[in-house]
Amino acid sequence: MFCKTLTASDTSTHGGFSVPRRAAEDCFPPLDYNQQRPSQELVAKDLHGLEWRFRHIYRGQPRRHLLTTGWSAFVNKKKLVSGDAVLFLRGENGELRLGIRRAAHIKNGTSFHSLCTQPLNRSNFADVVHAISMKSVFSIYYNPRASSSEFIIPVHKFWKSLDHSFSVGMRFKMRFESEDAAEGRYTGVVTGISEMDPVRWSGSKWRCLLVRWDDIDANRHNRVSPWEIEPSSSISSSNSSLSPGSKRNRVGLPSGKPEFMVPEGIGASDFGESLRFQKVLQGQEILGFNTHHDGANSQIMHRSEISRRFPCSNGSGIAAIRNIGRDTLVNPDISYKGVGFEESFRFQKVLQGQETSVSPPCRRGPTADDTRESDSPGAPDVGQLSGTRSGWSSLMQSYNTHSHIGPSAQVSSPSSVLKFQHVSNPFANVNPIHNLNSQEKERRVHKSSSFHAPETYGDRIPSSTGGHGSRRRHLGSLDSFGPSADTVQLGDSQPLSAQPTFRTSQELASSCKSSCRLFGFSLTEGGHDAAKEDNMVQATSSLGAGAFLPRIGEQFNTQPPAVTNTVGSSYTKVSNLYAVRDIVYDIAL
Amino acid sequence: MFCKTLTASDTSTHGGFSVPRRAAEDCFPPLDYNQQRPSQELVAKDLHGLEWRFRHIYRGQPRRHLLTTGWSAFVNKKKLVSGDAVLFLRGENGELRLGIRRAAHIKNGTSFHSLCTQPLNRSNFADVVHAISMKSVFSIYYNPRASSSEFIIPVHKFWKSLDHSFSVGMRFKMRFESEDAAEGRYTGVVTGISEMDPVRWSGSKWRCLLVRWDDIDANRHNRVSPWEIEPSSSISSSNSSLSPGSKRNRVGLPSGKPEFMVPEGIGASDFGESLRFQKVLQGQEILGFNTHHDGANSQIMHRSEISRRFPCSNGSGIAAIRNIGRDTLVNPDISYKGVGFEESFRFQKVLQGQETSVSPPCRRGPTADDTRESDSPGAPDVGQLSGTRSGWSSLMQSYNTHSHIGPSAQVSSPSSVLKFQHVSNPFANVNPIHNLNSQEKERRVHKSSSFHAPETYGDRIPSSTGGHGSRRRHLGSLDSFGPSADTVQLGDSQPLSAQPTFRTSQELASSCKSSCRLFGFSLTEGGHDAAKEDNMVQATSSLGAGAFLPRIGEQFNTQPPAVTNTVGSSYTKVSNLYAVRDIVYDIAL
DNA sequence: ATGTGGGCCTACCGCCGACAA
DNA sequence: TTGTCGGCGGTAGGCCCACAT
Repeated sequence: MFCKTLTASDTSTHGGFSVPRRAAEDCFPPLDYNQQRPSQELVAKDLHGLEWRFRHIYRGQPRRHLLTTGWSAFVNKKKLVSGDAVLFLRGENGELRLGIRRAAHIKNGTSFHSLCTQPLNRSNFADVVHAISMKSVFSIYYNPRASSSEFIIPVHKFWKSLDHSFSVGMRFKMRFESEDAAEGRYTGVVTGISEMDPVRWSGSKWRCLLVRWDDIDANRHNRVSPWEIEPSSSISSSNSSLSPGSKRNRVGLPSGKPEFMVPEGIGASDFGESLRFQKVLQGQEILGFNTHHDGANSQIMHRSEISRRFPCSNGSGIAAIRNIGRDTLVNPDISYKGVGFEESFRFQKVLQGQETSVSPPCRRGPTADDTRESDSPGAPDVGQLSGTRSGWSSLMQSYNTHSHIGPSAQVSSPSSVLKFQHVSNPFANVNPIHNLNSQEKERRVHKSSSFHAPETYGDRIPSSTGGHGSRRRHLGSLDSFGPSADTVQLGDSQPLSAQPTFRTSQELASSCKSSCRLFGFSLTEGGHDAAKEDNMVQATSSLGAGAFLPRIGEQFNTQPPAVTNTVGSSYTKVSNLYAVRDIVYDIAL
Repeated sequence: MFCKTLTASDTSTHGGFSVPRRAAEDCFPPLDYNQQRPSQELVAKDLHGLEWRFRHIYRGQPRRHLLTTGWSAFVNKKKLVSGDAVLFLRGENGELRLGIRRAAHIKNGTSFHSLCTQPLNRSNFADVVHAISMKSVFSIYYNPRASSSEFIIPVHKFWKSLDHSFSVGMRFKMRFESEDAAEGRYTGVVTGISEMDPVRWSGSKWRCLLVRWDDIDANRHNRVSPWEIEPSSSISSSNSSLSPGSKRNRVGLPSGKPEFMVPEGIGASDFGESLRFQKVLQGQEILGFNTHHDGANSQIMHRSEISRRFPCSNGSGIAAIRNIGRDTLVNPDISYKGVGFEESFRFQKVLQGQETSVSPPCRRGPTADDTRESDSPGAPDVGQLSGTRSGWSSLMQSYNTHSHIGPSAQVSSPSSVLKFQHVSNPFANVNPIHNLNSQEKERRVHKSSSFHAPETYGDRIPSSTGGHGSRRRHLGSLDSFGPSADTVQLGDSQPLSAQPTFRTSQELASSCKSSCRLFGFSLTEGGHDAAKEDNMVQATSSLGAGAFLPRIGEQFNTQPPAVTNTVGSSYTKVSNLYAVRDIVYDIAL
């Protein structure tokens, strides 16, 4: 496989795609170099099973590999821009797969986010309030690539932040991963405690740390959250270790090239190593359900990466909220066909959270009552927590001095859209969102269409199937998922007709462990892709009522249907057919 | 104003838009006919406040009015096809407005519907079940233009159908409105009672009438619902009044030109009469909140029209369902700025339910408790109903012989998306959906991504503010709306940042009565459009964070930004800017 | 009066090698 | 090795009229 960040030429309408030589030789079928201009047609399937066809030609002086015909359509349909990346992967049987990874665009403020995602609107907010008051379950869908929230982070980072406290004058460091894969850090001093954004959310009781960076030219945001930093060993003395003119590039907002997101050191030749490959994927859950046995240590780091580099990206990442009453569980006999699910499951995990896709529902084994029963053992622990860890939790005291705060956003979704779940705890159900007075609530809701949602932390209570790690307040496992089978992502991705899932969580877990796959190709064993293909086709063809099959690159056909020349009623019919196809594409792209 | 159904030439990429002469003279600013080819630039705002610019030229031999430059962009952006219609309206101040009305496309099966609208999926379904079991409020958003449901009909038709019963062998007639505005009718004989669709919903307990049509060549569906037909005076004798080879055109599915939806008799010249104009609007609530004083008689007829002509269009029209617990009501102090709301309100009402738009939330005056209190007087009436009117209610007996069926889908939304509301009745809360066994529920949910939803009838209980008509079970009024302020349409239309509403329902009602407006222009009095404009701009500009203003027809500028020629980081930025604009368009169009 | 089609110009898409970094 | 550019041909968009209904 190979991955290439697209150049301006690649995405320009002027030309095609310049394939790195090594990549073409490794990944594409060999060409007959005896010919004057050897060429072939490549067919690659994307994440959604759609076929993309490209003309692969070896020409020019000096010779180089190019993708010409078909490439432009791909760029347009995927809305790729310079800085995005494409990824090609060849399986053992020669089948090609491809995916895209979009660059982390600097969003134009939060309003942009609210356009990309289903915003957390007033109705959703009411749902959450209702769910909490009713002690019922609700879900938050979060796409870390479409938008980033300051306050949705790997829970282990949050727990870790409780281990130390900050006070004014304290020195701190902020780790980050630089482009040469070495660890770098910024340092600074805490100057105070402040509101997160006095302008946009004036009067908010959410507090952040005001800091001054040692690195003067770093125009980073001067507000950080405690989990973003850690105390430095040296004490106080503001400009002691000041390092003016850091040799590192600034990584703030003005950076045009998203190289921090695409580590330079990882080129095409490095891709064979899966461990390195994982680091390329941005904001995507890599380990997913494998956190089953070691939840705490395997939590993803994506939020920390993003938040360090975009400290002022406060846009809410909440995609949608569905309020599901706990007694709303439908008959547990319901079962989807799970054929080949692990295929697409794996496939989705490889790609980042940028491409919207069907959120595969996961049925849980136990009923919701199990979760409720488990509240009892979990509650004292959580309650004790906020008492003993006196560190930065004082930042929250303005919410409610009697609060037992037990937030733990769980990140463990098989989909590209991460799923958070919250199970209210009747014994420790004092949630920050609870303690906002009504006036505060209104201001938050009406202030902006996008929603600043520090309140969306959920009390995550461990289930009764303990023994996952040393800590009791572990990070959730399969069998404590809650009734996620009832939750379907709203917003961009329309649920397709077939939504495969597993009959039991055990089945899911075992299948995840049994194979390690990438793009549907096994990385550890021989592939058996037939099942997956069937599933894909089934799901897609049902959309068009069998009128067409998903197929791209019409220009390879002898002649596309002449829409313009058809007349009368047939004209409309042709248009409708195209419309249906475009709808399928729009959903899939 | 004028309205024109688009021809193939109008929507072809080859040319522009041919403006009817009378329309151009009446609606567009006058041209200087002394010139060789007089032309001018027209600027028209659409429903969402977006400006569209067209070059209006008077040329050709013979001379005719044309819209050239800018028209193609409009067609593409709006995805207009032949058969759709555009509507231009000029205000007193010369400001132009325009809207579109899409033809009623024959959808390619139900899966198409589920793509267009937010389908009634399993999660939504669970919400409804939950809401009913909790006796709480839920809302159903229904777009009669995007899809049609067999079972969402004007309630007066349902009531009327209870007046007579059908039995096998009975003759019936089905009225319809033919293209020459005369009333026509089909006749037939009842042959039995059947499931609605044994294939797609096998085992469903919902029953329809099996019929045989006298008109042999009419390939209509042989299943009708009781409210679609009425008993004929003549009795039995199957082929007695058979009329072979009806001179009327068949109005079944094969009809390519949707002339039945656009009555031929209504041309541009007829548009001045508002009464006629109303008939042009398809499936749109015309009278809306004015049904306050005469609900029964002013209910819209749209469903009957559609269902008669598309008897086999069983696609669910449910756009989305939001489950709002009745105790979820947020602080009643919340109030949006209602400035100019009646403007857009009226504007939306004029256009049909095709263009998605923000669903303006309507706050109700009384609290939810008022509705609950009114259950008591309403319930006996409803209960008595199903007992005394023994007609076709026997069709429902398979649901629950002890049911008190009191359905009354209320159609009274200010938005283009009709809103149905259901308030469960503790005294008569036996709802069809209630009595499906769980197996049935699952089958329905899994059968198709689109949802056959006869169960979505709501028990509509009259409020305590009686005196609306002679019948106690009237059709709902403003003050029995329920907490609709909490419900925002999901699906296509993203809620914009500003969602104006009225502080009290009385305020809404009075403002609706005080002015009769079309496209924001007053039809009865002098316009005061300033407030509306401000509101529009506010809502839209917040999307782009002030980076741009909604503006179309860039080709009128001296030179559009050369995206292709820009390089480096600026390239990406330009692309992003365009992307933002396109997003705004995509939402608005 | 106006829908449709041909003529024709132009813009841009997209394939090519040249050239340079 | 590969990113960008000029060249250039093909196609489609779009403005014009003629002609037909």
